[in-house]
Amino acid sequence: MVKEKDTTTENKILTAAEDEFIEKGLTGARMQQIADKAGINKALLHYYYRSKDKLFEVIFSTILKTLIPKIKRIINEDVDLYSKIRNFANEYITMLQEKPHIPGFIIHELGTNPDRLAKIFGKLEIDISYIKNQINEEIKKGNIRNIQAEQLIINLLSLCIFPVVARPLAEPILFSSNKEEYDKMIESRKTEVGDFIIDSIKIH
Amino acid sequence: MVKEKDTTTENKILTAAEDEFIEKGLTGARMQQIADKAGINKALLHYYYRSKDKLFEVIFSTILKTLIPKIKRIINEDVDLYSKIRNFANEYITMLQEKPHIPGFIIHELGTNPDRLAKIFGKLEIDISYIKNQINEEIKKGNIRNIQAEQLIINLLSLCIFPVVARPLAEPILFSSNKEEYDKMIESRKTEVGDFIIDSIKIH
DNA sequence: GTCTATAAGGTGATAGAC
DNA sequence: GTCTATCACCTTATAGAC
Repeated sequence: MVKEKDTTTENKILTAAEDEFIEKGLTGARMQQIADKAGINKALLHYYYRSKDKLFEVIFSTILKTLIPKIKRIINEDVDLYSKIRNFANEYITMLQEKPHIPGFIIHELGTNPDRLAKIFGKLEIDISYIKNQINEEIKKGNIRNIQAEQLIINLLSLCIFPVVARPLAEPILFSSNKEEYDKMIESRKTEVGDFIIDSIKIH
Repeated sequence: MVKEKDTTTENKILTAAEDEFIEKGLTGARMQQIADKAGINKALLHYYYRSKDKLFEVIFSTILKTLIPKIKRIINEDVDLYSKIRNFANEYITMLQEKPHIPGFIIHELGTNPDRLAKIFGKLEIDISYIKNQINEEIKKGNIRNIQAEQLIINLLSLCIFPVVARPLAEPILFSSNKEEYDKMIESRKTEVGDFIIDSIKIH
């Protein structure tokens, strides 16, 4: 039994649509362009997915449904807090290197249409209570300084995601548009972010 | 001599256009909607600005040209590094509370059309060498640990901007969509971010 | 400067043959 | 399932009166 390759029409459509939507956003994307990228024509697109909105919903929720579990796996891993922070930074930045436009895409589409999240949020079952407890335990034990768990979590996310999302603006400012320098910075952040956070919260 | 109020037609257009573009992005914005918000009609819009693209360029560059100087003022202020970091976090987050959608807007439009930056980048004269020197001085003096200046700067920007930009996704995850809790978190970050960074870099 | 009316072109969506 | 041809609508843009 051979798995269906990426050459089936449906998969070609999905790949092309993800490309186009991530690149241009919902309103900027063009059905004609998706059809071209998939090597088919518009009519066939509507045969598989009745409307642009339908197709977008499929792409958008698929992206979230593959992204969120990866995050959940890392933050719920059964390791000590420091390792968890280091692992998250390392693994998440690696993910972002492969698909750097995903966070910006999600944020933009959620910003222009917040209802979209509600539709699929229930199914995502995001629960940060485990890592929150872990943080509060370490504070109680006196291993790290007092800090609101949510603040620490958003700090971790910020330091991982923002430099990738804001690259179009940050690269020219920080490195005079030197692409290689910026890539090197992102690469070294896989360990830098963990160091930075732990230096900040550990009791010296 | 009385200054022209915001009620002049041109200003009403600019205000309405900024609103619409920031809310929907270039491709999502509608000239009809801008005309409605300004209390005029489409034809008059084209009388003042020949095309949607022209109007957008005006709005986009105006936003950058008012934003960048504010940032430059803070980072080039003649105060010690710790104060500068604390001031930046405090003042910049305050700015973001008033206009939270600006960074997301810039990032998205720059992402879908990177050339846009080149058009106006020369005029912005962004120069981070002063704060970079300041950072490297403090390292040399042994006041803060060794860290690449660009890493420290992007960390500061990340911690200020990301929680505001990513709010549509972060608020439901961190606070079960409790708006007030999220507002409180942002508010307390005006001092938390400075503390967090300085705790991380100072030699203990 | 400001309006109404309309043009011109693009875009999502459908009909119908194969 | 896949195509060609075409529709219906929406959006930007212009013409021309006031």
